[in-house]
Amino acid sequence: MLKIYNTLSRDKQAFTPIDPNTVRMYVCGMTVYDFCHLGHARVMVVFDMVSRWFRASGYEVTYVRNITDIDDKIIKRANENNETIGDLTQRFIDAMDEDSAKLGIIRPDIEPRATQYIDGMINMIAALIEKGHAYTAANGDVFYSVRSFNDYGKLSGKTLEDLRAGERVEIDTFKKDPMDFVLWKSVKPNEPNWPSPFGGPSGGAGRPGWHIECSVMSAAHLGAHFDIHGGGQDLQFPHHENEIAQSEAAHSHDGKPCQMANYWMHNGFVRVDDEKMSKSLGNFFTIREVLKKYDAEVVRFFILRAHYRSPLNYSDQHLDDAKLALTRLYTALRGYEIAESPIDWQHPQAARFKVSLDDDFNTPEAMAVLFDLASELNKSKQPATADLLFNLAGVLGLLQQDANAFLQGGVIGSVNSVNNDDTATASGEVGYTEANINQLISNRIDAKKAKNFADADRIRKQLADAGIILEDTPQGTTWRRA
RNA sequence: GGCGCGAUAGCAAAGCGGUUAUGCCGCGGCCUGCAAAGCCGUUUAGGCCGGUUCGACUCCGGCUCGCGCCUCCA
Repeated sequence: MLKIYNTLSRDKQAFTPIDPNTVRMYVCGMTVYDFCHLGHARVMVVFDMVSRWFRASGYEVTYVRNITDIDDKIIKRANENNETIGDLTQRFIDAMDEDSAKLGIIRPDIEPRATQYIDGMINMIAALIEKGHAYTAANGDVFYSVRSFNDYGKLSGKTLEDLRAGERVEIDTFKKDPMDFVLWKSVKPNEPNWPSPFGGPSGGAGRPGWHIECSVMSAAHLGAHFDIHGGGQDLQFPHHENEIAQSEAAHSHDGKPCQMANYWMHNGFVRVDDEKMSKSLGNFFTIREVLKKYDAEVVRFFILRAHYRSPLNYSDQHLDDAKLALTRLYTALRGYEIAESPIDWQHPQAARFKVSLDDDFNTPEAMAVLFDLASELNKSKQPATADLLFNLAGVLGLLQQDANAFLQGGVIGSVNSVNNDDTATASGEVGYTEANINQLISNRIDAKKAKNFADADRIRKQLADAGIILEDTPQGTTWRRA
């Protein structure tokens, strides 16, 4: 029985889909005006893992992750760069696709872009106005009236009174209530705009506010009522709270709200020095920056080694640690002919693995099973154990590289990285091609046969200094990168 | 100020009212020409103060500290 911690109820609940054997899931994705950082990587990896586990558990999954391609920051950045909004957003969508592919993320089934749903947004806003949940202000902006929605605050656990008390922004005189939020922004000079029927000084022309897009795109692909809505913890308020207010009011029947999502999932932040990693704090590392130093699978492993709701502190030391841990798993797998095969969930370790993931996606516990299996494999040398390890790890999108490719692959850059022009020399790892290494190994074997251990050790030292570690086994000498 | 989350060994990170988490590092041993890898063993825990209990890291209360949201944010 799969249990999910539901932000809405603040406890773990047994997962029951609306339609049997089907999971409909919506996750708030990226606003594409810059490269993705590690915080974005976490959302992508976490919900990729979630969708993989649902599929491994036998569910059909429709996974929607949106792309915000119109917003203040995008407009500002495009103006700064003197490029069109379309060019800017496409550039960063491409970059995001590259980054996520390297992280082993299976593309969501649907990746809707906000600008393709303007009509739907206008329709939903019109419905909200008609039902008395929204109004056009004197300046032409359309606002959602929070006091018209009784459940406002149910997700974040805040009351309107609390929120008003903590109000820091100066009160917008056009709003009826300081907490009212914008659904439609009337047109401003040099900004993209679409016609609308909402009236006002500029005749309704304008662009959508941020929150409305998710209400519209989720309904367009998953319906008014779906199973899971996810995203980063920082979206809980106001973004998700506002989505609920919009969707549940817009889809209400006879004055009764229609529940938007049954389960709300929020992943924890990535931190740097115990502070949230964010654009505004400027303490972020982009995915591509990190991938210059670490294999993408190390980053994926690092993310999945923590529980998705826990904070995750980023540092080189932690990535180094993750790399060593992953090395242990690949070392165990080295030398086995492994293939994808169905998992026998009756196997005690597979069962443990399942229990862990069924318990609110407890990946750290599932990882412990992987390490226990590696130990078993090191002792028993049973190919079946290697297969199980490989296939269970595959559920998490891990250990799918060839073991030697991982162990011998560039520590620097991802496995797929072709240019090693400046990065290779950056760490002093010059020169050794595979042929060089094999030649030196061969020379060393000759020296060993001649009992010339001084020469043999010198060669080993020479390679070690270049970050290449030799290992003598009964089957011969192998090597890997430190 | 309001609301919420957390505090586990050198580092990272889970479960659990009593039984080895797990990984890295350290130490001892086996293996090895010596190493590495692996194996065996092992040292380091549960912020502080109370309470409940035969027994608490695990439940309850208080305190201290840290973090997050309340403003764009994954």
